Amino acid sequence: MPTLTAPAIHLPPDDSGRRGTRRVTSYDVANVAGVSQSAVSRCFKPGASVSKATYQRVMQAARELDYIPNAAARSLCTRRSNLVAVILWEQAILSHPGIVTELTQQFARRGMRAVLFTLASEADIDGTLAALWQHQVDGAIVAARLGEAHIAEFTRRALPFLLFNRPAGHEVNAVACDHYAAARTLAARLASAGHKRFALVSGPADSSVAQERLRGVCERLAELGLPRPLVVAGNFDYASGARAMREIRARSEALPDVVVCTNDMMAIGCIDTARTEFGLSVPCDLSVTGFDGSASSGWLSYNLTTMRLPIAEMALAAAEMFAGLMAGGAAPQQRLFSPVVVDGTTARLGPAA
Amino acid sequence: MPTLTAPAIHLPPDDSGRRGTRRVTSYDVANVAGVSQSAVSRCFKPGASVSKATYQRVMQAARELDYIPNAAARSLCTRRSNLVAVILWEQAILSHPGIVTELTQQFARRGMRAVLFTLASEADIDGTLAALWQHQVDGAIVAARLGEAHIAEFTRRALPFLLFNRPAGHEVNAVACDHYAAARTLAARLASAGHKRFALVSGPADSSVAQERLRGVCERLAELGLPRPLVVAGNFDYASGARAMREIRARSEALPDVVVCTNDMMAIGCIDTARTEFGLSVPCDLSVTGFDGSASSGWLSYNLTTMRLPIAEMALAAAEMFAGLMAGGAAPQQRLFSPVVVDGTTARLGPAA
DNA sequence: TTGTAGGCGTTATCAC
DNA sequence: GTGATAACGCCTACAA
Repeated sequence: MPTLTAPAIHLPPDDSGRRGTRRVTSYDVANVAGVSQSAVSRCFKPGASVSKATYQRVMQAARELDYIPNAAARSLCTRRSNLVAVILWEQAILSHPGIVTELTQQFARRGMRAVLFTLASEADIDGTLAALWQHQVDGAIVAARLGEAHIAEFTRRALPFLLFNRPAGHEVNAVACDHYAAARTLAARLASAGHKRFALVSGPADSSVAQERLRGVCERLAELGLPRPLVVAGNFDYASGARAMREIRARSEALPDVVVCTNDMMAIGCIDTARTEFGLSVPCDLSVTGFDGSASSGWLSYNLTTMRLPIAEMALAAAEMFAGLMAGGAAPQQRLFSPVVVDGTTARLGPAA
Repeated sequence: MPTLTAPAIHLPPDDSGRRGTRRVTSYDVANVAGVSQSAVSRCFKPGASVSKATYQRVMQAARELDYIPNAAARSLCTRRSNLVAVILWEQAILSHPGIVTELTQQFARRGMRAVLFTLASEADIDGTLAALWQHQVDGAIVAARLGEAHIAEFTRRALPFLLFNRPAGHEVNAVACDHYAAARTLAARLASAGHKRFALVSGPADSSVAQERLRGVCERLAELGLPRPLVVAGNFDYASGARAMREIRARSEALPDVVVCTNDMMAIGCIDTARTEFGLSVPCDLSVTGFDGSASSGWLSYNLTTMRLPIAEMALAAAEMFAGLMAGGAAPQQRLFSPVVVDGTTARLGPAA
């Protein structure tokens, strides 16, 4: 049995001359503990077979030397890094900061870390993915538009991924929200409350979420035989909501009954402008609705009538689904959530028609 | 000169039998290109010396095989992962989502990626740091309270780090904001506009930022000989601002002249409650001020008088400073920014006194 | 400029 | 249960 004073045959006695001080490796621990390097390795692997005595000697030595396993080296052998790429559109972070906090915390709970990629626009994906492949992430959560080619590349690399809050075909994992159905519901309930002339504020052209919301409202209105809505352009931020309100007022001789915005931020911009610049009362003179259920939509000044996305639940579902993907690939599944009607005070809602 | 049909001596001809398909390595590329592995390696290193012919052959082969260098392996040799840990308090993300987007994009521009750690409370740091040491991050940006022991551990591990928007001693790198001075300025300008009786809404007990802001206001008021302000507790969110307003009204027979909140979110909660529940006019019946310059503070409904943090500039500075730390350790430096007075309409400001 | 050989720190395999 | 030994995929002298 090796003694505690056995020479450190594997290692130079001190600094190896590289930049910085030499790191403490499992060999160092092995030498101090008087065991083999593989014994040390096993002690740091959850379900390994080590005798109690060995385990304690190793852990004692590890503590003395302040040894911490090197994740890069481990990743090289195991092909697992415990890193998950999270790809988010910048706008998504700004309107739902909770996505970031919920996802990272859910992952942390499972021993995983999030590497964050933010896109200035949904189109920037290509460069981001290139960076992704190098870092050995175990998978990705993508809240951005992913083309067929991108999806194919993920599967070709056998890299698990799931789409978050984005429409998906049946072949991919996804945690999503049925924006289209929600938009139809909203349109119907607004109509049944007596709103007839609709104005719509669209979102950024490359946002599929905005498009679905828009399409849902338009189609439902058409089915109900209501006049074609006035559609003005927005890009999801406050200022564009304010601009949209001005444009709506300028372009229509009579105000519409309701302005349906494809997100909350724009709805708030609309309301502020209607109230402040035009002296209108919401909802007496004009109804306004949003989409998202962001924190500010609930503030007393607005109490917005909107469709709330269950972000926390979705983040939890995403983390769970991802853990499942890691454990063993089941068939692609989709978990679909429904936005929740928030019956605020900026628009009257009738029963679903 | 080796021919293109040279046998792949380093590699088994096909799948090695491990789980998943074998990855494409630089040896594969070398074989196809008919060069040595090190030649391939050099081609992927920015400033290496490779002949044009070799470079093109290698790149052609890499493209055919769809080869991408393995960051984990590279990290093992170079001791650089191009990963930066970003440690943020959850509250910071919710009130300044821009921190996340700006930091990640600035890093991306420099070829680095952010590994995000979010803390539910500033005290959770210990567990987070333990996770940090394993992943071979090149350094960390910390927007959370860091004790002396933590700082010592960073330096002991020779891991570059910088504090973001947190007070720091002279021995550590930091990008910070002078909340104390800003708070003094705000107090002085409110006083010189005639406000005499102050109420203050504090922040979470473990937030150093909130404490500095509170201290700055209190001390300046004392210096100006004004009566001691009424301090009520808040925790930085909207609801606590609303509660604070109710408490202020309940605890004072006459309303104060101004309610100084230690952040914008609470100021907005105050204003909404004052207007909606108590029918007060801000600023006619009551002035309210915030701190942060968050997006919503500029909305028409509020147009908050506040002190804006130059988050984007600070993020840029942080990324730059971090790049500097990577390049070569200069002496610890601090870059101090000053919050900018936003002369909104929720409180009158006089000249600095 | 190019190739050879050794190392980075760990896990996995297989005898013992 | 334990210890040699071979990967893992790349970088970096060093020699040619």
